[in-house]
Amino acid sequence: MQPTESITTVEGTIASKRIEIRDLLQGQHTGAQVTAMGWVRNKRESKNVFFFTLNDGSCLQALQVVADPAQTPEEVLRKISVGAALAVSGQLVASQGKGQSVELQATDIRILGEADPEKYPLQPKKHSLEFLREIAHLRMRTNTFGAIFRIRHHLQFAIHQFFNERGFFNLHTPIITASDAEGAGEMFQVTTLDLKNPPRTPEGEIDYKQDFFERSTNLTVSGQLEGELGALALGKIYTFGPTFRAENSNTSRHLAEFWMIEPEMAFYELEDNMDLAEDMLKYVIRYALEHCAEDLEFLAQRAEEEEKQKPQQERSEMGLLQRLQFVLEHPFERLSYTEAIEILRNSQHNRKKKFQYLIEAWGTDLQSEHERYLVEKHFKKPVILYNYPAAIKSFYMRLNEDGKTVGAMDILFPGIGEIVGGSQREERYQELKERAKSMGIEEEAIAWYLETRQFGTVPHSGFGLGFERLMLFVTGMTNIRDVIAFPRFPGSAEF
RNA sequence: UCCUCAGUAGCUCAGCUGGUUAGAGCACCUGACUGUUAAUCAGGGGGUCCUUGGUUCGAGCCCAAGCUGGGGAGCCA
Repeated sequence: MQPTESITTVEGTIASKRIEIRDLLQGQHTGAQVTAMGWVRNKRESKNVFFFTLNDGSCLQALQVVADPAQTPEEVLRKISVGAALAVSGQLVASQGKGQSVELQATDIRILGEADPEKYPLQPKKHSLEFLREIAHLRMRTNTFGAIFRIRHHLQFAIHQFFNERGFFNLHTPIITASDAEGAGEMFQVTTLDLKNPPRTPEGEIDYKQDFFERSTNLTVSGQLEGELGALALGKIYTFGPTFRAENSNTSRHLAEFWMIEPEMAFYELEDNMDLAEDMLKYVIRYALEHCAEDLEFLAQRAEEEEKQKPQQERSEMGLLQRLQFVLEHPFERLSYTEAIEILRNSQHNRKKKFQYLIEAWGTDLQSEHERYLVEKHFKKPVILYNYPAAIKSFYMRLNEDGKTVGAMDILFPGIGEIVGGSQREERYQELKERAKSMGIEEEAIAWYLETRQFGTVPHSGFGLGFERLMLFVTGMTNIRDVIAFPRFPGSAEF
């Protein structure tokens, strides 16, 4: 070890400019006097030499710091514990040890923020995801969640880039909405009324005329209807915003607050819609593979170790990176609802009565187990199902010539289920009005929506992509609460 | 909301058929040792056995209700 020049204590100044650890590890700073700042991930101490690793979130890897205990004040040494925030200055040198290319030889260590080792909950060991979920304010400091949230950033950036490259305009649709006509689920109410003593109408109902918007309002469950208005003016738009569902859903695939991407395109028919969705998914997955290689590699290894714990039967055939690559290389299987029903009805699985819900008649909705069978057992790749029975789909989907089906399409992914739901929209005024009426939707409530069909209506299409479900597939995580920083679900809105 | 499994140290778990003072690994503290890297070795501290009620001479273990969490289903993205 080189002789240290000077050790400055907590009160001292930083010797050189701070450089992010991602850049320090690239190599061009080797030999230079530098300062790194970050949080201690691990430490190993002995009489003559003190090692610790520092991570600043800029990348997965941590920087190894070497310090001379004899040259470092006792008070500083004691405070270098896992979780503490430090500023370390010194010379960046080629590492003498194995396991890292460069290391920082500390001449100046400043404690920015202590972390009491008796109380700091993150240890340099594997924690269960369940435990980390309870400390969501700290879990981003782990390798796993650091990787997840760096990937999340790149993935959302890729989505904007995809649409931008194709001439789409990003439209901000409202988060507070009075529209309750979509039937997309229970809604969260937005009000400034005094809940203890709300104003009443003579009939005894709550008088929303006195509320902030002078009507009843909710958080949006979808930006689609407004998105369509944009598409019928700008041609191609997409939204990418928060979406709220007050459903009492307690599953690993649902959130009360999630992020959804909703493109809407004028002059697009159902097949154009499917092409776009498939292109988009492949584009962003390719982008992640190219821009998040280190983090994906880490998550892949992590998943592989998890797999080893499982019985052989339950292990997946492909690793994470293989799965992503596989999706890029193969066209999605496209088939109609009717064809899917035939495949399911004639399957060994159905004949041997292994489905909990046996496939009998045309017209019923597919259960999770059926979608799983098609995607994971029969085709073993992403599947696009289209032309569903009108009775089980929303009012705005375009009625086909057969009068029985609508131009809907769902994209099903292995392990996740429905990742995209979309349709060609009903652009014919009379048909749309009748469909709405038959589904019990009041004309007044969607008058503005109906009006677009009276003035220059055109064929158009769109879909919704659940961003967190895409995250599940790309990161290989299995619980949706682990791919959003601060998940909201029934009974939980902490952090 | 329904079905199902679980809750024991800061974390991950063991705890036999109900029987004396509830254990291990990691983490933490003390010491030793070493260019270490999930460091190693020795010692030490640390418990509302989820909560409440019940059965029993006796409950971490059995029963009931509740709370929290996991997995599955429904709703969907």
